[in-house]
Amino acid sequence: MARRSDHSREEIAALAIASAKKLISENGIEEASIRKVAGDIGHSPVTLYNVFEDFYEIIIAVAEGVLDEMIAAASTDLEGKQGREGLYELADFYVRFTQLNYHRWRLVTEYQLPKGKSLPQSYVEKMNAVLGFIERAIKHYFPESQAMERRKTAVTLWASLHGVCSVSSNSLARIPPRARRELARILVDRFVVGLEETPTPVSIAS
Amino acid sequence: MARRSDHSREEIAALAIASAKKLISENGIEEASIRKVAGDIGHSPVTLYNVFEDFYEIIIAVAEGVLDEMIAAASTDLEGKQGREGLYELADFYVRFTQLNYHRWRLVTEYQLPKGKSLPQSYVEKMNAVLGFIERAIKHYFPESQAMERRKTAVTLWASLHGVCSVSSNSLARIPPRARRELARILVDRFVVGLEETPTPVSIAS
DNA sequence: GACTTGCACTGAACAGTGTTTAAAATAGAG
DNA sequence: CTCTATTTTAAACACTGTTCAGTGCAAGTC
Repeated sequence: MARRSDHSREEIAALAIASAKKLISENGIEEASIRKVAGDIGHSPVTLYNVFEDFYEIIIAVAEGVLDEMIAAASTDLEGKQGREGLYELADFYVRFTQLNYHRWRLVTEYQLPKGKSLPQSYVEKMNAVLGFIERAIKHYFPESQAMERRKTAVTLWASLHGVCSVSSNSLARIPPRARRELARILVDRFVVGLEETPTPVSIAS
Repeated sequence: MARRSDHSREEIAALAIASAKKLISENGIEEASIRKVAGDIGHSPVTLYNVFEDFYEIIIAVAEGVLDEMIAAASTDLEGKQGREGLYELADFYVRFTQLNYHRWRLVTEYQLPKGKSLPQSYVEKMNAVLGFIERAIKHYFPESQAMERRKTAVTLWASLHGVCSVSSNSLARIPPRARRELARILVDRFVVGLEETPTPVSIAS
């Protein structure tokens, strides 16, 4: 039985997040539970409720962790990459990273926010940082005056990449995982030509 | 208490699937359970285990239902639509349909297949029928000899559309639902120009 | 040093989940 | 009317996230 001052609040939080990260990375969110996390770090579940509001807060922390890792990896891998070649590299990077961190990345794209809850500001900022990499990669296709259009195009490209990567092995809409890289390249093929041919978008009024 | 011959096997199956459809449509898969379905149709959960292998089989049936409905709706709405205009209509159709049937469509794209289980053949065929609509819409961009490339492009476009539509309200990667239509059009903007400019893809060797 | 206060921590309980087991009820056959 | 085979069920099992009441420890005060 863990004693009162064996670990501080912060230590317990760090231990719990590390344990949740391990559990989720290895077997997916479905196999993780607050009871398993508690058992793993040698405390009772209730101790975690003294440190976290609920299990969802632990999951958010794990999701933030994988965003941090993506931002760090992208910073070194995609530094200054732009245009056609930059977009191919970006696509490869995204496919590689989401495949390597499959279970945790699913938190980011598929985990459902419990109703009544909202994402912490820090999380939203990290999400925007990820989008920033795509925005920079397509930057030179857009004049500065078209920042909004550029932003929307970055979001579209990101969502499309996500679609290509997420429709994979286990969902009811099966595409073999090995096809992801090829489909991502096809996406960039079409997208990049589209961008090069019409640097100023033809945006259709709806 | 339901009597033995109140309902045949088939009737119970139909009742259960209808109830699950209602529960999921209204509140999402998270709020549906085999116990609620059983209570809803006036039987015990175990009765459902006499008719279905497990709860997953009921969910698959609901997912097949929404695929059926999409195929029926697409057959009337997208009949003969091709090329640029056809793709805009297809995108609008997809956005509209997945928004209207949000909770059930999430089954198709996000529900995780339990390990050891595989999708029934009928399901795979319906999934292919959906892809068929996209393939036909891009048909005239590809010569008959490039059927494989056309197929892959259709899958890519579908996955991208899915990405744009799925990254929405409740997931940890938030895009406001009202943006979906606009992003889908941006996607088609780029994609269509890409297709028109290079009818024979530039496929990059990897 | 003893006493009180307050917090950390706990096992147990609550309301759920999918699923299995064993027993009861029923329908049809002989 | 009895026997058998099947349908149906309540109860149990092993889980889930969360809440509650109670224990034990550490620090603050006298």
